[in-house]
Amino acid sequence: MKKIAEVVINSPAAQLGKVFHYRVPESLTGNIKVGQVVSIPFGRSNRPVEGFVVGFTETSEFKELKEIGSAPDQEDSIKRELVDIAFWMAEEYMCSLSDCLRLMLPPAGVSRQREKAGFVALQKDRDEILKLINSKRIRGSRQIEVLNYLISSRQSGMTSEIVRKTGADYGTLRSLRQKGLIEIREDYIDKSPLKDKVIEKTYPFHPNRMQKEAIDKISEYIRREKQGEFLIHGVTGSGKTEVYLQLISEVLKVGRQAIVLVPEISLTPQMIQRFVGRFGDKVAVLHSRLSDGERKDQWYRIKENKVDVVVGARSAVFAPFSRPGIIIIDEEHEHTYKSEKTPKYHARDIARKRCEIENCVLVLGSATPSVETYNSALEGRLNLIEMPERVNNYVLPPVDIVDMRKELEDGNKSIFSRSLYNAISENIGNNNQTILFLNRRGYSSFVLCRTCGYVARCRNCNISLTYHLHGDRLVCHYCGYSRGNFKACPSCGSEHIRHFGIGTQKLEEEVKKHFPTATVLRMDMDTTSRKNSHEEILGRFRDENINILIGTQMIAKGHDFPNVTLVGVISADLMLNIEDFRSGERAFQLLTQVAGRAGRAEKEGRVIIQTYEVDNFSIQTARRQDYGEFYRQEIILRDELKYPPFCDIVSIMVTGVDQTKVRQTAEEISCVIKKELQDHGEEITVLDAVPAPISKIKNRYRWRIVIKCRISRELREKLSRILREQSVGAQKACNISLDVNPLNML
DNA sequence: AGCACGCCGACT
DNA sequence: GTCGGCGTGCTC
Repeated sequence: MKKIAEVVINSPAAQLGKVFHYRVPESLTGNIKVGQVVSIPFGRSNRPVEGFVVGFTETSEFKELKEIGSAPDQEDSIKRELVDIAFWMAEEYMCSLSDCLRLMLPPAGVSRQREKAGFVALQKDRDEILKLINSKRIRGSRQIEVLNYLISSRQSGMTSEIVRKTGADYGTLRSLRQKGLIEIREDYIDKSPLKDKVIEKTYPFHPNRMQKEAIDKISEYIRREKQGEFLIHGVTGSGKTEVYLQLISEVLKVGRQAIVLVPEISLTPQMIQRFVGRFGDKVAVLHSRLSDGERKDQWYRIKENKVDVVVGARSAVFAPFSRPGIIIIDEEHEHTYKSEKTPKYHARDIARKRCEIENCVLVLGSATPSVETYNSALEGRLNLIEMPERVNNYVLPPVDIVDMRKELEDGNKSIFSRSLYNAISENIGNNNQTILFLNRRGYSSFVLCRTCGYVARCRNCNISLTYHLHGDRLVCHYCGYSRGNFKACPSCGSEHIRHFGIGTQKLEEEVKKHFPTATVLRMDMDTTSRKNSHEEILGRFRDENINILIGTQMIAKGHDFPNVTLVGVISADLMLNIEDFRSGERAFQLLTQVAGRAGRAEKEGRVIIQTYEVDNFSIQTARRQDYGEFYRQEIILRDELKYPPFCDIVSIMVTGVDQTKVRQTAEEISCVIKKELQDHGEEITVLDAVPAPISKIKNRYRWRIVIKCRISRELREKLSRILREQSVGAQKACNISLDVNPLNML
């Protein structure tokens, strides 16, 4: 019998991120398994800390082993497969096991929301209870208090009142439930976006040929409980969601569960409704607006198999289902699937690994798959299913590209080209709706003194300030710093101040100036900061038949507006000129998505894209909605420049308040890596440490080392070791973080 | 992270 | 002489 447990301490501290050995006490043998949360005495003072059991061993090089204190709650354990994933993640992303394991548990330190809404009822009659208490079979004083309270109060009560009046906590109630003395009914208070909405039950549609083929092909794997990976490349409106729904039904038939990942912004009532309409209260929704308590509730609902389907954002990939049968990732190409915090995991990678470990089916869906995923599919590493037709044969709207250089040559200095201007006028006249897309919020992008060249910059970040009409202020979009606007240059006193670049606020002003009779709404981060305001704006746009909706990329997704017949992209150039090798891909995806907003119903739509780079292939291929051609051109570039999928990129970011220390640390890391990797077999390029494109954010300087390589286990081990050693040296002065294949190069 | 140990200055 | 400053290093 293995008497020694390998324990990882639940702490973000880097120095504690290793395995500790503890003896398993007699009292707990057989009760402790991998994934169990335990309390262990730690340090000289033996203060109790929380840890995770990650394995067992019979021998240890440590002589004086301490004993595990207690295993407080079986319910909080992490299932073995997820522990395995944590191990894999720690290696893959070169981070601590503790950080990975924490992702598998609900937020710590909060009580379950439903305690407040729960209802407790005695399960035994009064005499039996009194007998148990008198015979000292029940000894906990809190437990006795609760039982007495229940006896005196009609045998039942709300958990909240019991907790208040007896000082018991949920743990007390749980032990009583375990002894079969009480029942806890969870009358859950639903704060979901669907609250108070009557959800109509929906039934499977008869799939069209494309849908049927996809369903049949994937169902084969589901029925035979065979592992498989699929990419559904389906144009907008090809009916992917119905395919997902029918696949989930198949999964439920074999007694397994389903995880559906969607980008946070797509977790709209309409989206959720489609799942709840089909699967009723067997669906749990995990969205970012949940409080920690609500999140915890949902976690237990999943863990206790009270639901079969989870629809959620990135972290839902860790949903503690006992037997997931399918993981679906909709809009597979979206950047929100990559975590911004350490561990900087990509939900797609986790899903892939989880499907491998738990033997289930992975389905990725997108109209514009990421270059990496499409490449995998073409090379046969996952099954490609093409769905090139729209369900109801709506034609894709024609897309016109307007050359803004030509407009200027012809004397049009307005932000609207002549053709966009005319199209908007016409649309207003016909009482049809227009969406204008501009991927920059605020009023202007920077403020410049034309006499001395002074540009207003943030004092905390190395970034120019954006003018906002609201409050007449200059605002930093990275840290929120703002200062009053100025009429005279703070540097030279000149009054020749000019605002360059346009943002959505300026666009709104221009629209109102040129189309004074039109009704206008604006949607961007500044108008949607309030809870639900996102939905409110879209609802008003639809219901009040507002003429024009102005917005940033958040308007690009998902919504069907049957009356929208014109989409205008004010400036495609903003997307193209970002210092990132993925900017072309991102531009193609956004333009394709935005274009998909026009002509979603019987009415014919039209899209106008304004740009100074008419010949850019991202724009040209987006115009034809030609993913294949976009991919063919992009993949050549990636190959030539050795970017993913032809190599991996490891970015090491050093940040800190002291510019010199940041620089020195970064340079030293770069130097050590170069030295240690020079005799490493495969081709590796270690670039010199340089300031990141945004070289300072929130007063922290940012230096970066980029490594281009084919990442291997051996390389990971070397890098983790170097990083660990350097982190100890740099300690408080700098923070060092590592990102494998970052999506954001800023 | 926490906590003890340790090696130096200002106090009853 | 001692109280306490926080630098350093360890925790199975």
